[in-house]
Amino acid sequence: MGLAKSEMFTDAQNEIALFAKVFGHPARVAILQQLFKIDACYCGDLVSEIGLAQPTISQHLKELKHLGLIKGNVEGTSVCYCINTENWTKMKATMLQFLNQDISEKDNCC
Amino acid sequence: MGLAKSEMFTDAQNEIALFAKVFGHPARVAILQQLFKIDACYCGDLVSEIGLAQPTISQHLKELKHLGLIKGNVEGTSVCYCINTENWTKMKATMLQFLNQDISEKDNCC
DNA sequence: AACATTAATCGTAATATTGCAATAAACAAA
DNA sequence: TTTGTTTATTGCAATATTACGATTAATGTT
Repeated sequence: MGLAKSEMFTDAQNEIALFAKVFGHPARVAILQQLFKIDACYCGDLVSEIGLAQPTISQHLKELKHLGLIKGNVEGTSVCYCINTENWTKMKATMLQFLNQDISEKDNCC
Repeated sequence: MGLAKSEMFTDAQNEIALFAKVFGHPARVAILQQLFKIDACYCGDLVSEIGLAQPTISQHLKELKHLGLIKGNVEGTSVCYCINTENWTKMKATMLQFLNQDISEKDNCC
């Protein structure tokens, strides 16, 4: 069926999965890296930087924006995108907590 | 077409995306959390802990194992799974580098 | 050997994601 | 207003993911 029964999991687990999922495509990783690199970026710049069609980039940007990790500012006909630093920090805290789960000192694992 | 042209992206970008993708499902997040929590865990324990069918859990375990994040040890008829701490640490370094990208101090963003 | 237990694999249905051509929308400039 | 520029949206086709019943495989138990 492929139905993700999100009620089965905790809010925290679903949140981690949602953030991770958006990083689960190299195009979105590339977009975010580019936004970090140049501070502010027009959609068209990303289209030429990354080798994907404009609607595809636009779609990826939409997902990133929907999760709040980036924001877009309309400037005339073009749109300037940048990292939403506040939300990025919040997301980072969530992900770090997951990644830094402590491994028990006793190495009694199978 | 939905074809991920991984040649378009750097190895680093593809690696980040691969790790992130495996965290992009709450069931796998839950499995990993459980493995961290109890240090060693039989497949059957995960099936009863998480509310998914045995083949489904087995499939998720396979993905985690394929990426090297967990290892499984056969013990009689059952299989004991645990975190591969060495690879987890390596993965963490990769992901931290991505998450900790520095945000330029000058807030000249759009 | 016969049976029980546990996990992996196979096959398949349902759903989600990805990519892009075509088009629309929003705005600026002539 | 017409034209050009830039981005968003729509509508698909291709592919990938998820879930699970049925089965198989491997091992232990009687």
